[in-house]
Amino acid sequence: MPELPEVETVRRGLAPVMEGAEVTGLDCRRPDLRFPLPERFAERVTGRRIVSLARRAKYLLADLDDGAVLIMHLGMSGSFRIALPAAPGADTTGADTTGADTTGADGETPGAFQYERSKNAAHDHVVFTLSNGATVTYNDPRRFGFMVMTERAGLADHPMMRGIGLEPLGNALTGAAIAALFQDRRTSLKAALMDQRLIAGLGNIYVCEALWRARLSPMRAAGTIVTKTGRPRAEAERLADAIRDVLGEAIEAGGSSLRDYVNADGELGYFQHRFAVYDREGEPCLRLECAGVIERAVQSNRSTFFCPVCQR
DNA sequence: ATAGAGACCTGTGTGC
DNA sequence: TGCACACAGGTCTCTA
Repeated sequence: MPELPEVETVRRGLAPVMEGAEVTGLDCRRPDLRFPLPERFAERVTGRRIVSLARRAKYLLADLDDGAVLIMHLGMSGSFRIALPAAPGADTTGADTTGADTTGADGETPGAFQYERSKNAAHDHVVFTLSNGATVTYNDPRRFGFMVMTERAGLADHPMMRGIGLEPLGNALTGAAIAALFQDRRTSLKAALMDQRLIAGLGNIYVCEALWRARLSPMRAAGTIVTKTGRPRAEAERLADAIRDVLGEAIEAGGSSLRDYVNADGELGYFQHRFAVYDREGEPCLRLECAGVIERAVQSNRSTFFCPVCQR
């Protein structure tokens, strides 16, 4: 499920609750995620204070106060849910054993969609109990996600961090940067943008959306948006702008909720209502004065959605 | 070195 | 209603 905007949304939801808190308990209910949970995971984390919660590509990185780092990935279907401690005076009617429901103790998101349906607690694999009374539960039906531990000192050289490409938010992603990465590549733009070693954090949805915004065909060879001398063509500049724009807008919208994605506060993202091409096969292209109809193709075993008329 | 297919696992939607 | 099948936000591994 989660691409960069969803992971960043999760991070922003978790950070206020987790940063500065001590882990007072760790319940590993199901250790066989994509990779087995670390040896002695509970002992290594319990009693530690979470110094910061950061993101790199689609990874969440929790810095602990003993120099360890918890690397977490949501895979396709992972999510975190926060359960805040019951407010004084509030009655605790419901079952609180699952910790799956976020009580809207913060009445400060009135416009947000509250996600009432509780997740299947059978897929609650890891539960953090924090010194501030909050509970943070990791739920992942498909178990493609994982949690592993390493040391802060060697983090950059960790196999999961080494080789990760450019962060697409901020100023680093320019037409020139894309030109340098894509020069001479004969693979498709779709595959190049999906390659986490080049640009980090894009996934199937936002690659499709960015290519539509840049009016570039997903099938076009990546190297063709670069001049022979390695300068960015106008297409490379358009692509850089499109990526930054679509990711920024998606983060602003709280990510995209397909199926069961919710942020850590149990709220749905709403960027899915702004998809121009993703999952819109057979529907009209949204570009004014384009008469195209969105098509679906398969590239590298993944669905690609695009407008064959205005994306060249 | 690089690109595509398959694998991992569960849930959901569709069509017969 | 039941069943089979396709497909899903990721990425690692194997094969050409």
